[in-house]
Amino acid sequence: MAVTLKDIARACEVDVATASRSLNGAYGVRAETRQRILDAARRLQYRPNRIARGLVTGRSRTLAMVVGDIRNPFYAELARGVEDAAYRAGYELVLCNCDLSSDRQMHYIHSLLEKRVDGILLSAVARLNSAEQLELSRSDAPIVLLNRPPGGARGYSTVLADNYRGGWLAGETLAGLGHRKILLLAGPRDNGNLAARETGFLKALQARSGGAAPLILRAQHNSEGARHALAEYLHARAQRRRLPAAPPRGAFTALFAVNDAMAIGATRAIFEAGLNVPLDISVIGFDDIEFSGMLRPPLTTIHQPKYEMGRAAVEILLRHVGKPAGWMPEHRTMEVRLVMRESCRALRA
Amino acid sequence: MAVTLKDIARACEVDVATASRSLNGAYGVRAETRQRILDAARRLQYRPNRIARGLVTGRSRTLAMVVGDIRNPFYAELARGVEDAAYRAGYELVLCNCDLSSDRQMHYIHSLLEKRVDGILLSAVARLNSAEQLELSRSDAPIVLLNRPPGGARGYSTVLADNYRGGWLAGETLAGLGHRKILLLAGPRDNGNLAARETGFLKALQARSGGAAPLILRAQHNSEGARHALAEYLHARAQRRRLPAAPPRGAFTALFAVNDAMAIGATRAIFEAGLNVPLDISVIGFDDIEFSGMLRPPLTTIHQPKYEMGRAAVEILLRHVGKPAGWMPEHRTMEVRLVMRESCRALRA
DNA sequence: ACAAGTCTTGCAAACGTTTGCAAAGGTATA
DNA sequence: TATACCTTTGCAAACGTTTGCAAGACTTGT
Repeated sequence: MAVTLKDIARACEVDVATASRSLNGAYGVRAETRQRILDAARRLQYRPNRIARGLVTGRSRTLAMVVGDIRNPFYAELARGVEDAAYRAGYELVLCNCDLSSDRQMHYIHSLLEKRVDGILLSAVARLNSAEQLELSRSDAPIVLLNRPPGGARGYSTVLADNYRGGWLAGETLAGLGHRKILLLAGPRDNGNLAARETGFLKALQARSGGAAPLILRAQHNSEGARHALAEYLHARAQRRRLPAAPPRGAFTALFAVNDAMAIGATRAIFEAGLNVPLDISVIGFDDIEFSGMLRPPLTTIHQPKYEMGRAAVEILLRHVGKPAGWMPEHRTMEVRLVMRESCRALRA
Repeated sequence: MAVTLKDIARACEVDVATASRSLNGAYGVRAETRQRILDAARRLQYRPNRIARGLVTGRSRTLAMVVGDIRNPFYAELARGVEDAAYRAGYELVLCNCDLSSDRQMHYIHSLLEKRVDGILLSAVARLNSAEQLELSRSDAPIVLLNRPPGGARGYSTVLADNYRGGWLAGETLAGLGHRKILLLAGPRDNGNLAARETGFLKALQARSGGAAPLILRAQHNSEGARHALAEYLHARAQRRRLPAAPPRGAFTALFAVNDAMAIGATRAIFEAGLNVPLDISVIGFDDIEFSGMLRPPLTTIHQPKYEMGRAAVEILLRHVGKPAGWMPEHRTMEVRLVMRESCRALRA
């Protein structure tokens, strides 16, 4: 059995109230008494029961983050930012993987509310239906959407990278290097972030005089999906031209993948087709996950400040904690920047 | 204010006890009454307060995992295994990053004990001093060491990959391919797992007749550390031979890095020195993190069943939950296997 | 119709804290 | 010496559940 306040009160021949006061605020208890109690607490290895405390205070000093898949390095980095910020503020973090399943996401949210966490960071991908949204909105824990476009659920605070600008940057870069025949390796249409990158990219190409509309290839937003889709595309093209052996050089000279995982898969497909990056095809990605720099060739990409995004989300969340539901949603969009590495080359005009 | 049991009891004109019983076990309450209560609960959006429940039951249905750095894909995969297993058993997971800091690790462990989590999975790297060990040992939450050699702390259950065997396998593989001049890219000496891989590897080379002792190079156990150390080594060697321009071909034909991150860093160093993998140097790693297969060339490595290790740890942990401290520590070592990809080639004799 | 049993329900204690309130005790001021 | 004030301490309620116990209602068997 664990040692409780009562035990140490008995040992010191005081009331539990005095013991409690000594261990928390120092106010209103004689220094000598207080010291006696502190000593006893240490001696008996007293460990306050946070559950009991939480019951009376109504606070758990715990934040929760619901995430699609922690194996995704992007989320892992985000989670680190969140964790560090929470830790520094004296909060703990509960991490939940909902595995892209909407059921599981809702299950977790329920649990978290039952546990009375002080706030929730939502960065999973599954969309909420309207019943779920209603349910969320009347929960009293503040919620911040992290890396989720606000489209689905109004009324929440959001932290988001400037996906549109990033896509635009990618387009500018490729066009600036002289590329005209470009492939856009896009993700599923219903992913808001990816879609924003896409439109930014297209806008940039349009803005360039003479920028022809790019080819668009849609794939799952992971390495394997991108690799598969691009391989198939290259293969089909080779066949159409009755060049089964020779690689289909020249159809496009550059490629923008809407995230790094896809860029990596695409790079593989390109090499497997006997082509070279960046000699035959320049590749640019999005995210700047840690591995991008370790690839051969190192991947040129759009950097998202993942860690800082996590931090910012916690700041906003903490500002809402304890406030009555009269919050004003805050929206923060974080700047992105180009990281030029070696997977893109300039085309001589 | 949240709606409580009392509210729904009042609404149905029953006692809170009946309400509680209806919502939990169905036993001992008339079906009609029960239904009335269930309806009211739904209507009022009742959400049981787990804190209160935890206080009386003494269980939180929460497991905790303390991890060095979740950005490390190895830990992320481990965490997924843990999470899934916990979820399936009806538990939640609290993930804590201690960032390789011993202080922070201890801080988290304290918090977790105060929160009365039902069990703790420890897979952080920081060593515990004896005071900390004592403290842990008298806590009443069961603890399982995950991917930590039992050396430091006896008395705990452990789940571990067969590091020795994996090292041995790597040695066998390289020797079997005809390599004789081999470099061992080792990690810090005080890391038990890495050390076991090292000795396994050396034993395998010794066992081979004519297996010369390998060169040993020690580095930090991450990409950058390995890259730096190897680059320096290759450079120094080139200078010694007064071949500043020409790469130092032939000093060794194969290399074993004790984890994949290091193997990746090493591969980079090799290419940067103008050499080729696997033509000039064969590379073999350890872990089989997801990215290994996406590298160019895809990395030959020793596979650890990370996900399953997480699962196994939870199984053991759950078996101890609720048991009086009369546990018998269980030790589970998981099998590793060789994943042959393209970073190793056979030497023609 | 009565005893014995079963089913349903309520009462109240317990879990380990925090905290408002009031009762002491002490000290300074008049 | 009496008054007022401040400091230190204890009492007890509260947080929202679960659960042992007992009382009442109902059923069954004789």
